[in-house]
Amino acid sequence: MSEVVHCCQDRMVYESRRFNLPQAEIKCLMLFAEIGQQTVTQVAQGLDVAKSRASNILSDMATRGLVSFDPDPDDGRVKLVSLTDRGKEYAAEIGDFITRIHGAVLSRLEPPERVMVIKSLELLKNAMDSVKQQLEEM
Amino acid sequence: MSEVVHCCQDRMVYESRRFNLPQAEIKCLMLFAEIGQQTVTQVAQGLDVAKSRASNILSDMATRGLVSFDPDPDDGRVKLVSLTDRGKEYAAEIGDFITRIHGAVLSRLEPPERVMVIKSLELLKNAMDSVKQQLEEM
DNA sequence: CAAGTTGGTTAATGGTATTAACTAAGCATT
DNA sequence: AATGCTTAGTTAATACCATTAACCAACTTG
Repeated sequence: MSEVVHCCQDRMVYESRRFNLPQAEIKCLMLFAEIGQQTVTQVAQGLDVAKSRASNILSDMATRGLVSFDPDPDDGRVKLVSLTDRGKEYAAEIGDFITRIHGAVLSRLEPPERVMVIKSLELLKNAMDSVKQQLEEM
Repeated sequence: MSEVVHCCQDRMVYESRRFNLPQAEIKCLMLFAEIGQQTVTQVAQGLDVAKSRASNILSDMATRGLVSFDPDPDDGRVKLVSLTDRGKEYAAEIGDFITRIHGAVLSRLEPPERVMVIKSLELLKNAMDSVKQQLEEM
């Protein structure tokens, strides 16, 4: 179990080296691929980090030319963040890479095993969530 | 999938808060519970970190009174590290906690599901290892 | 004994992440 | 319109995780 987790973390490290970007920025690119234009606060929620952390990540990404900031016409406080063309390219490349990896893993399983594995992960996730909730109540 | 991984990381964070110890020291305590007296280099290998990192973790743990260093009578360079009584207590407590959590997760699955989940994790691990190896060769 | 190897420490660096303090903008309410 | 609260975002301080490089001391081997 813990080995499976460790392996997923390794994949992040590998990605990070391969694309020469910090892991946090990679996650952030994937978030944009899913959600598109967002505010800083939304990014913080999406990445599940403090607003200040999101702010730092995004400003680093802006330095790299991956995202750009636009003022919200309806609210002078908020900054709308979106991927630049360069950011979109990166996001597409990384998304591709992840898809390929997932495909490679699944292709190493017989079709009936695939179904079983996916179902198991679902079950496991629910069980873990349930335990987690119980823990939080104590 | 990534949610399962995230949940396991959350467990580490939770443990860390609960026992008021950095995650690295918790992992280290669990390593000692498994292996007993070790050298600094062995700890580094066991935790899969650089020797320097292990050295730092262990000296922090020594400050907390969790481990003690003894010279190796056969080799003046090596330091044999072992848990103090305090360290053993902590290790036992944490080990208990982990066992309880795992038990709680498994108890939320029907017995046949349990077998399936465990088998799936095994399959998944092998598939991931295989992909990883292929990746490293490129 | 000189040369190379191994065990361990220290320092420099960089990534991850949080909390606290702060600014500026928006929204109420009097 | 002035006061006061809330929200969006930034900055600074702090802490943890981890690596590489440089180094010393001790062992091994030719």
